[in-house]
Amino acid sequence: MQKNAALVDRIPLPRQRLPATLRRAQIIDVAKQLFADGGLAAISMRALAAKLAITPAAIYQHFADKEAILVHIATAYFENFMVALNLAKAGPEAPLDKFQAAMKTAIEFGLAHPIEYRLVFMTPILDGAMAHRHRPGQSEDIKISSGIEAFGTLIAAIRELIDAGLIDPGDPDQLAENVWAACHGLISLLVTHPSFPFTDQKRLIAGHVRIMVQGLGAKLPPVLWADHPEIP
Amino acid sequence: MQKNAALVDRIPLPRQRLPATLRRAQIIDVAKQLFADGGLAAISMRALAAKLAITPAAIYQHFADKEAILVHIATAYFENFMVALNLAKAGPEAPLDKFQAAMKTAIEFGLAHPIEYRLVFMTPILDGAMAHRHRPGQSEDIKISSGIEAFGTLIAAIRELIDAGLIDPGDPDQLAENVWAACHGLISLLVTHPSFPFTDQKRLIAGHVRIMVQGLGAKLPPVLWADHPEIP
DNA sequence: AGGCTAAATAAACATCGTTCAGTTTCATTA
DNA sequence: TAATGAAACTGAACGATGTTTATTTAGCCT
Repeated sequence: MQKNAALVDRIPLPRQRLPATLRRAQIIDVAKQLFADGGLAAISMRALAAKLAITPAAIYQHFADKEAILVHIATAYFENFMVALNLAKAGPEAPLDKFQAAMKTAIEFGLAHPIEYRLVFMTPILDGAMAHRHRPGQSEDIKISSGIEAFGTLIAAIRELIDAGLIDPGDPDQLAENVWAACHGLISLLVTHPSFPFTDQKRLIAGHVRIMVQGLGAKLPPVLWADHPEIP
Repeated sequence: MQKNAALVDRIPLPRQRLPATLRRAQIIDVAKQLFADGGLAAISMRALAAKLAITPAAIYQHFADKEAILVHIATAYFENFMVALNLAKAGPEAPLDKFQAAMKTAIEFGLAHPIEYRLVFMTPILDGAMAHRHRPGQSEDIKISSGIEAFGTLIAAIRELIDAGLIDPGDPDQLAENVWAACHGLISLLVTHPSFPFTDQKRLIAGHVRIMVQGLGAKLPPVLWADHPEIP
């Protein structure tokens, strides 16, 4: 229990005023906590304030509104997502393996953090922020640059695969969107319908990756998932 | 304007009491109206009551809660969805063409009714109801049977394709989930991020279908979408 | 005509996000 | 050290939400 003690727990129970920077950090920290436990519905300004031993109105000195808090949670998640992705790609050597590993961990990461995933990808909150794809000029106001970066990485990876002749030629931008959509579909389906009797999740993910890669035109070795030899 | 006059408009402005059956119909009718206009947020019991010239509490005589109303809207959408799907499959002869047509119209139907789609597939509301996949005994309490039917059709179609040797062998249940997820991903991405600069939507859809089918192992004629000859 | 059932009301409760005017704390000056 | 002034916070309210309860009333059947 309470491994990785939250920031709020380290603070010496100040009881009263805090400098804005600390209070801000504290707020998003508690918000994350509430969010991870009870989902989006569990974050209410009042519950947040109560847990902070503060008046609800006080929060508005640090954040414009509830959505601003959610955006902060979302971007933090996004950055963790990128880290996981880069870590996954660091493993394999072959470009195609790199690609598949990235897809796999992307899906798994999403499933491992369903509530955050729901917030980031299934809520229109970040929509406005994501629109800056091809003009990343001063879009630092909202640090969604990680998202742009993630998607840009995907495009680049696909372009490389095409150039190397490993998959069919095509528009990398569009193909990236296709791949993104396919991964997103599996995650979001599993996330929003947890009581639907889906088939085995590991095979589902592996199959999804395989369909995607084969769909892009890659010539696959007959069986990639050696840990599931029972598959025809 | 007001083609297909809504049920509520036909009723002679009753001003007062209505038999339960009519009132029920009227309620879901107005709810659909509100929903289609302003989205989920636009349906409030109070707004609903106001538009019905009724007290909010009166609605609770006909529906247990707000969710019950949403479920009714969702199932109605589901049934329309099935109609569109069957219509699409009625066209082509070849099994593979049938399959692709179904995927294409499924995606297009979703994009054509973004708000309803969001409600049905991106909200956990129907989750409990969808869990009855393999035991459709007396699940008539919630008429989500259309959903089961739709998914069952998808499974059957894939099984036929496998048996005919048109795609790679595999577990039809799992493959159906993969296909479903992929389609859902594209729809939901486009729906929840309307301001993201996606590439051309028609090509995106066509490409998605192609990737799916090719990913399942189908040997495709080099170019299927004759109306987009510019694609490599 | 009278009575019973069922539809609808009135009024409240518990929430929610948010705003605003005022109060307190704290660090930095004079 | 004492005053000042900005910054953090409070208290109280507004409007909106979903929902419940007790009560009234309209309309069909006998």
